[in-house]
Amino acid sequence: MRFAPSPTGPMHIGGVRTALFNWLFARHHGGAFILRIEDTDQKRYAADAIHLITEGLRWLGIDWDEGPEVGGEYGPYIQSERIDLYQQWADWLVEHDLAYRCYCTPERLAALREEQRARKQDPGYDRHCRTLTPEQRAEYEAEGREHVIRFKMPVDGTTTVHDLLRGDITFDNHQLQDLVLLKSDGFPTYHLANVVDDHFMQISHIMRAEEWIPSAPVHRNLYDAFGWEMPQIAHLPVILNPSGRGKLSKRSAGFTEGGRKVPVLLYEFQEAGYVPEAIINFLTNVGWSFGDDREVFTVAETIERFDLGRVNPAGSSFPLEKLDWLNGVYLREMDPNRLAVLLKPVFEQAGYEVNLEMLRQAAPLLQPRIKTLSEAPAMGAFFFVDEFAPPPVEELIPKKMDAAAVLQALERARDVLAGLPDFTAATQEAALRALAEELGLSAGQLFGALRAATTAQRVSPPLFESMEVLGRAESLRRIDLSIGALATAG
RNA sequence: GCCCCCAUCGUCUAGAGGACCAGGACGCGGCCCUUUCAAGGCCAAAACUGGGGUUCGAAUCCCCAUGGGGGCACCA
Repeated sequence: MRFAPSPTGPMHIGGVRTALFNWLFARHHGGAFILRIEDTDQKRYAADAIHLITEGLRWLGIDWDEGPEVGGEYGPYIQSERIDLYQQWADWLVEHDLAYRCYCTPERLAALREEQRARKQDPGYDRHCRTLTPEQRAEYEAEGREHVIRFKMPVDGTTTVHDLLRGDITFDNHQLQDLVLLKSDGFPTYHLANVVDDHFMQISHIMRAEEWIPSAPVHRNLYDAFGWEMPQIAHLPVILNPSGRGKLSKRSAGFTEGGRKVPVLLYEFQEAGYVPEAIINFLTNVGWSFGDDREVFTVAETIERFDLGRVNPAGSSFPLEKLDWLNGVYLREMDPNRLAVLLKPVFEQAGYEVNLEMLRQAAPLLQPRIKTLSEAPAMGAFFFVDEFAPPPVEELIPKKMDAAAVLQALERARDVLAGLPDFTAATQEAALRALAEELGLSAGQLFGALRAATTAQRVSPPLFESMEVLGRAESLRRIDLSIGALATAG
């Protein structure tokens, strides 16, 4: 079995989902997963796009059996390297009177569309060149006019396409177009290239986005014209905007009502601090369901269970809050050492100099407190500031306390901590609880003041564990700095 | 405008005629735990778009309406 996703351009998350479903289907059935680059639009060609695609898929753990960088016996897998093949088969269709050369200029076509719109007619090519006489054709040729090759769609009857998710879909042929197969620059359109390639690459199944449904009957007729068997096909539902309407597109990148940026491109998910496992799990939960009331499952489990029967044909919007939750689940389950490695560049990018050893120790503290990697600096920056500055004095003073009381409490705490036999969280806690009682303070008051004094943050991981990671010397140094700030202000 | 697809809690979904006064998850609200924030535990609110059929029986099948989505390029 062979499968062909056809990504092109930068990796859109919808494209990722299509690739993922194809890959899962192939892996489940033990078939081959083929990556083919459909770069037949020279205007939109981006030099680094192929690399972005392969790197993106690799990052997610989606591997391919045939395609760029890995080869395969039906290559090349980049369409711009297969131009001769498309031209050859386009000519074959013309020779067999199944397609024709069209000499209409873009200007005429634009004018035609304009006129149709003005008259509220259905837009579409009027098949002007389909019925050219040999003389007219010869005349145009003599003029050296550029031409395209258009498919001769049957003008009456119906065409039925069998969709694996939706069953038979029937179209009236008279409202289908004579689509362009070969452009005037000699490049094929998607319609020609995908049919030719799927045939010669022996593709058995296609899963593509729903927006292809309207051209499916033309593809069906193209296969018939060539006399080739059409692969089984399933059209995947589109992904809609999280809050707004319409399908998710690059243009939907903006802000949700929560004021958050909506990630659309794969690298935006990476930058937002989502990990591959979470993205994969998330994507499989949109449009497909595991069953058994389970939301969290491994890729291996998904492969084992993946089937078209559980694909929901309805479009769905992007439940980003669920991705946040899922990402948090994966972060919490992750080996803390791996988390530390993932977090290192995040802290560095935020401008901190990271001591990996300390980060390893801090990772378990950060773990249950972040949903995305990018949230880590807000919670754990205090571990890595090289010039610690105490917070504004008002933040050092907990509720129902005044500066003098806080000053005294910090000084006492400092002495207690300095005299401890060891600096473990448990030892600290026992001693400081006793101190709080002695001073007539609640645990919240004393610990709150110490938290502010040592982290300069309003919220942080638990105080004692944090100080333990920080180390006694650094903790005492910070408390002293805060005492100094308090004394100066007072 | 025309064609096509789709339709269960706010959202993602389970449900393939009786097991459904509709199950799970996220989010939201409440409670517990608690040194802040999380995490965790418990509880709650929350849906079959409407109308016709078919059937002894419909969330499940059919039709219509409505709503949403997609398409109508020398882009994929």
